[in-house]
Amino acid sequence: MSKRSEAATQTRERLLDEALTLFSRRGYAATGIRDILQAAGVTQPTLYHHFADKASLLQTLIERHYGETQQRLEEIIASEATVAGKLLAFVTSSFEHCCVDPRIPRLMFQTYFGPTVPEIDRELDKLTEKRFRLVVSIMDHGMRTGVLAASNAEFLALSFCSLVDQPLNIFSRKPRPKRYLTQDLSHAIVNLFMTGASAKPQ
Amino acid sequence: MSKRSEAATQTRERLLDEALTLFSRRGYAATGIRDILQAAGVTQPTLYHHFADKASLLQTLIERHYGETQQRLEEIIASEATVAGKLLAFVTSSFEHCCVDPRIPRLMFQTYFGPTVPEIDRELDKLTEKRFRLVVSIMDHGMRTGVLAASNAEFLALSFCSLVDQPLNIFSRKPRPKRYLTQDLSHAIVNLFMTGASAKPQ
DNA sequence: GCTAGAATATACCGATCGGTATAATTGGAA
DNA sequence: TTCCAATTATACCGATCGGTATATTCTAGC
Repeated sequence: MSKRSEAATQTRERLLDEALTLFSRRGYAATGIRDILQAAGVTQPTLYHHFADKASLLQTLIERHYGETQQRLEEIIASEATVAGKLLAFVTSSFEHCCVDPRIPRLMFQTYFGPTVPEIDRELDKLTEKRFRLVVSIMDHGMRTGVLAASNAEFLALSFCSLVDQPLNIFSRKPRPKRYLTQDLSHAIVNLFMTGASAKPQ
Repeated sequence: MSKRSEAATQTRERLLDEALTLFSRRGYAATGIRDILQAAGVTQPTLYHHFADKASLLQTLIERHYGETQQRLEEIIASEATVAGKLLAFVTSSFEHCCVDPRIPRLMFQTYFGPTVPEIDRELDKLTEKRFRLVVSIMDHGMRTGVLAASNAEFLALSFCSLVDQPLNIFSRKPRPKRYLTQDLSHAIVNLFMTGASAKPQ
């Protein structure tokens, strides 16, 4: 099974790639099947030869990219020893991922915050929750080891995710996210989260 | 000009109110004109007697509610003396506003992060920028008076807005935002922003 | 060489979209 | 009483939507 099905796979991937581009830019609902077909240079029966319907295009994209991101995130964080190191790795990895292909976080935010897409809502919630729990576990660990002041792990995780995701969401929509999502910003976010903004008494 | 135009105003307001409900729940693009008509108990020609088109419904809503919010925010913040007080007022006011009518922030986030609506994009950017500048000015003031450590005012403002807006965005979508957007949370956010999460050396 | 998968071309389906046209009705204001 | 804004009822417009039907072409793999 080569040559023949290799070309088929290419067609399938081209459809997914163009769908990712368009979904992330205009949103799922606002993107017509015919837009994707035209971009991929393919006819309608071909699309429905590879995918059951429009929603399964989105499903495939979400599962694939979210899965990849999550797995890499877990590995990188496990490899860091300190709490600050884990947090920095979380930000850096998220930022780098966005710089490599901004369409992916854009699709995630577009889908999560935009109009509901019933077919994938439950799955998206599950994946988001999983990522959130990862951060909660870091906070838990930090509080147990006395690195973080006693607080609520979920509140800390929500706050940290907010500090990371809001800039991600905003800058991934700009023309060149790399200009904003820098190493400096990563460090500044972790530093602000750990020590706060107020002037320290000396 | 009463009785007669009073009823007309009521019709107009009913249309706006139902549009706010539906736009905030499903998003602008996904809401059909006919959904609004049915909810308001009105026919199509009546809608077009009061509004030029679908987009001007959204325009009216955005301008009205964003204007109100912004003005109240500026007044409240000006009335607070300390930086921490201004920040707390900012959070508290934003949260309360959401508790009174979650549809409004939901519409804002839905419109800002969701699919582009060309007709109002520029206006929305302008209003968002204005709100952001308000926070930047607080940070500037804080750094000049030595309350905040030397840093970048725009970075601090972005971070603080992230800490406020992300929870607002998330919780305004839940059934009863009041349960999450509490006074406690307001204080916790300001406190975290000022002093950070790390354990203090004693 | 035949079969079967991949793709094409073309045409169509019913539904919904935002918006318009037209004519008739209502009732307060001048 | 006359006039006009507000509203209704009804029907329609062209466009687009997601999805299907059908018949045909091409070619790699057995």
